[in-house]
Amino acid sequence: MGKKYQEYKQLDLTTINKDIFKYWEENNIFENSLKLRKGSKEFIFYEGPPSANGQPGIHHVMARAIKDIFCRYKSMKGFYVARKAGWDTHGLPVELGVEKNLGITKEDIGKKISVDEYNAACRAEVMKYKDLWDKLTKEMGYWVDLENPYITFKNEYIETLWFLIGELYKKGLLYKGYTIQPFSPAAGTGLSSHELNMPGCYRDVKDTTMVAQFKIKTDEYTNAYFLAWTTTPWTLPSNTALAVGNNIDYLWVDTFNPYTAEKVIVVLAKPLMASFFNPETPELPMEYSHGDKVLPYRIIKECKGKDLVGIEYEQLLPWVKPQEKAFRVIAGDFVTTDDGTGIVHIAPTFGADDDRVAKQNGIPPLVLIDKEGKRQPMVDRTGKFYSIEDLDKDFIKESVNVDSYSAFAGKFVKNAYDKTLTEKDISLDVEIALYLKQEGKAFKIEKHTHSYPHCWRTDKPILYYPLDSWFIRTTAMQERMIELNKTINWKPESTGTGRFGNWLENLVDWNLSRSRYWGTPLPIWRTEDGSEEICISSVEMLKKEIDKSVEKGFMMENKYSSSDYNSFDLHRPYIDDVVLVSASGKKMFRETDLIDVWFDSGAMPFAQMHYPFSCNKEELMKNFPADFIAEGVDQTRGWFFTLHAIATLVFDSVSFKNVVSNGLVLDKNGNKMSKRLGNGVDPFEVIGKYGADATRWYMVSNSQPWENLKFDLDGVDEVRRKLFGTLYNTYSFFALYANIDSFVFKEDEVPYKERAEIDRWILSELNSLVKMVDESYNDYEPTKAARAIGNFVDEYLSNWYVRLCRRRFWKGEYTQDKISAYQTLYTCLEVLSQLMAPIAPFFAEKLFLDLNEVSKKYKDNNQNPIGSVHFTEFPTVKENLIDKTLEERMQLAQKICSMVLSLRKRNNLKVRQPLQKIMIPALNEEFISQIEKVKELILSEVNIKEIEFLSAQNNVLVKKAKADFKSLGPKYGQKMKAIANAINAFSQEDISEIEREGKIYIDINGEKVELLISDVEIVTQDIPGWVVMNEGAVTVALDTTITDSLRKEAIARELVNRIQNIRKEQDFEVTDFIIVEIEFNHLLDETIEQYSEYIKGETLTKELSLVRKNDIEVYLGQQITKPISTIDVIEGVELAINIRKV
RNA sequence: AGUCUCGUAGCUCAGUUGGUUAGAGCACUACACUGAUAAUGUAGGGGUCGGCGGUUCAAGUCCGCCCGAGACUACCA
Repeated sequence: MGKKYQEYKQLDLTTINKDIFKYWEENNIFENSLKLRKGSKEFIFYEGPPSANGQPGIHHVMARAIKDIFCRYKSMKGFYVARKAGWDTHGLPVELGVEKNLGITKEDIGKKISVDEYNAACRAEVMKYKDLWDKLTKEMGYWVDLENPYITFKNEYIETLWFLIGELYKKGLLYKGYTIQPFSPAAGTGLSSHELNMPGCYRDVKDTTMVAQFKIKTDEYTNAYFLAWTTTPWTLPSNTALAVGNNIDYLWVDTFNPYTAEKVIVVLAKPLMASFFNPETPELPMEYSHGDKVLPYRIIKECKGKDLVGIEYEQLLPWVKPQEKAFRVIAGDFVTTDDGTGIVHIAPTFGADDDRVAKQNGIPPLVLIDKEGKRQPMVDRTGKFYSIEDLDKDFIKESVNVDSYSAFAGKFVKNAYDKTLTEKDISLDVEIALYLKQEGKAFKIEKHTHSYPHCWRTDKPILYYPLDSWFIRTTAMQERMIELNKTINWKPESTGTGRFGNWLENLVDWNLSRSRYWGTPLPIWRTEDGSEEICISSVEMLKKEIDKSVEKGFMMENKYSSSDYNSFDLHRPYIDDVVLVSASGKKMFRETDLIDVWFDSGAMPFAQMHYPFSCNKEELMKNFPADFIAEGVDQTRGWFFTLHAIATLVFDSVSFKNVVSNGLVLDKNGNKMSKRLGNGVDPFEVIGKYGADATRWYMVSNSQPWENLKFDLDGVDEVRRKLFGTLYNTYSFFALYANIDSFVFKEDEVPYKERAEIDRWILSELNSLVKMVDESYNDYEPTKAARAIGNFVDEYLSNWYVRLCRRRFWKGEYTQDKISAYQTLYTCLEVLSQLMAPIAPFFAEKLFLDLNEVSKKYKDNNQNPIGSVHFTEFPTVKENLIDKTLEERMQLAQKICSMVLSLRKRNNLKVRQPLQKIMIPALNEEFISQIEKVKELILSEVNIKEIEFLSAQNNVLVKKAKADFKSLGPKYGQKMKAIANAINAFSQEDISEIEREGKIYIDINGEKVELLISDVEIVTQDIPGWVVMNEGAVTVALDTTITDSLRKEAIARELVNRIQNIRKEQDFEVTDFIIVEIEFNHLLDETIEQYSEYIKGETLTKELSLVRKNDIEVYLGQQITKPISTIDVIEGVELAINIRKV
């Protein structure tokens, strides 16, 4: 006696999850799955490193499920899929976490806490939740190598980054420049956009704003001005350009300066006229004196913005002379007519847009030269205009108008920065406004409330300020990046062409610098004057340079001399102690910046291998570029970009060939999950309750990965019931009978042609499914695969195949038909376990092992049953088993059954009541032959004796004609509606005519129109005298006559049913034989006589007898007070019955 | 503010190159079925396909504008 299929009391996904997990661990299934494929073609996958200083959430299950699915799939397709885990360990959140834990600020480092301690704290902080992450990874069934992860803070990792920086440096793609960044003068530090997005940073403030007059250099008018609005008048002295919108209309207006009453011509955007001039008073006399309420005006000219571009104007506040080419009108795409004047004041040193547009148009920024000879904006780092004494003497002589500037020099641009001032004191903005008012260059001054960012530390307003930064010249390779991007397969495509593509089109240079502490240090050392510099690209190089420095006496010792990477630390502040010696013998200090953490993760293809120090280019290329990566869509401009940029710049290659960007996981109401709202879902709880398989399946099947998922626990439960519950039931059914019949798949496969129609059908559907699922996985469409599998299990396998085949399994001898049924069902289950293995790895494993342990169909090299479904080859479609006509006729059978059941229901005829026949109008010969092949299935399913086909010529049928719009539309266009109405109104004679002749002529508004049979669709609507139903083109009529014989048969079936119920109630085994005694009743007489054998056969009854009630009450010779059971097979009559095992 | 995605039944989602009765599952109601039974079947209610306009004989589907949700980028005179 061989092994039996395992049978279960009920489905318990959590236990399966745990058992299989244990089985995988104990038998090293993951490692072995890798070993098995070692040497095969590689499928390269990159793991995007998460940061372990936060707890994992349910959305991580989503992202990791996607990754796991395709890695498992490719592994089953025969690829070797290495999966190295990784940890992102640098960055601001880590620093903030440490500071919060230790209750310190950056200033305390080296004072309250030693540098070593701080450094150690960062290392600990960043791995705070590593255990939790590992736990989730394992419990959710994500197969990834957690033993040898790459970790971005390791010296080896940093060394590769230095190498890459070195490569960029050599290619001239690295430079130092400045950008306009948020800067807090009060805190003396730049702020990241992350810090600016902290809650409460943007606050409404009331500032003095003004519209200034910029005098136009033109021979045409002597007193014409551009009007430009600013909310920060302190930036006006730094103005070097004005921006207009190319397609905006501008007006030249003759009017007066409201403060000086001087006659002027002003230029402003047409749509904004009404904010300055009353449109109802265009004809006021041109007279004005200061204080008059209404400003008279005359429009003298109109032009487009592009006509203004290039016009020069005089410097508004000629305190400092800029370089050439300043003070021109330029075009700016950001100019609107929402507010202001439609002409934008440009101060390139204090606005990001300003800086960008100025650079594009060759407009110089307004800069000062300080005492140290450095170029500076007009405002210093404490937030005040440079004092005269802080400036370079030569520069003052050449470029500064000391007389007019000195009244303002040294003043703070915001009162908040000046300890001696309060908000009530006059601000610099007001002073400048008043000054310009006197000069006749202010057109309008008013208070204005707007939202302005504040520093989260000091609560004081920030400035946009030019700060030194190191940049990667990504714009130099922009074209190449765009070109390479077009070769990447994005899922969804729109993310690649849209979000990512646009990002590349509008690429700016990558600002690498971060003024932080915990991160990869920028490996560039410079002399103080910046004239000499060196870029260190390896630890080896660092060592050598330090040796030189020690020799020179700049450093005492070389702490980086050992070859043991654990003996030193490339992080700050240790690395800052390194002073190098320049070619000319000067001291060089490290540029204090750190590298953007995104560079860390974008460099992982190389750094995870410690390229080129621990592997050569050939080895690298075996793992580059990736075939597949997946991450949240929020990484488009994060990881996806940095991977792409570094690969393009350094290796002129894509970094990944296929990328799936998944959407967000929201709560069930569509809100973003957040700690604040407390609507987060704990992944451990979900997996604990429903198991990883249901969770994963739900996530993948519910919506496409790239759409946002509204996570609803009820949905997970539905998946458990509907998919896993149904599949479990199907397996249980199989196991129950296969064990009884000892089916272990030892027989040869029953030849396809000898199998029952329904077996061939389910095999056809199964192979169609294999094809579909394989294509979907291959196309990175897991949702399509999951839905197709779910549909197959529920609709085809469980609710049709098994339902219709039940008796083949429990009835009769172990014949070829029975074996065929077992083999067919077994194959379906086995293939399903393989198809679903990527998505539901635990359940699939369980199902597969339960089957294979018994049948041993899959064996390893030692002839033992193979250890895992994940070791098997993904099923390949057997095209020759796919029979589309068969699939179609089975669909037809299902449709007809459904219609008959509906008719029965409507006429209150139970299925147990056999009926004589159904009639179906035949559409054509093929229709008949299709139904003939599935006739038996239909008849037994709906308990009918025969099918009669009615010929189309049968004139009993009432028919209905409908227009075929698709065929008529293109032919008749506008006449469509009239024709459709005419066809609807066809009489039975009209329909006969077109059926007979193949065409008919109709009259539409006096015009003769020829209709072909192919232009109309004819269906049977009714068959008078019968109960009829039609759906689409199929019509079914039911004969509802119940003859005496049919009634008897019905009673027999009722009896069988009751006996079966009692068997079950009494917990008899399905194989037990019984003896049945039923109380005598003359209504049953004939039925029993006629159907005795049938009843006995169905219920495994040895003896069936009608006896007197008294006799029934004697059981095994003992008098009992009441019969074992009573039944009511005939309406209103209750009979005693006694059933006992033989 | 810009870019992208999404908006179809109470909920989650399908919906082919535009073709005329817009589908499925869940939930709800009623009735059946019962050797798979914590399953299943049948029937029923439930829709201005986010809104407005356009193209077309014909629009859930194509185009424009708007509204709403979300993400990213940026933060402006």
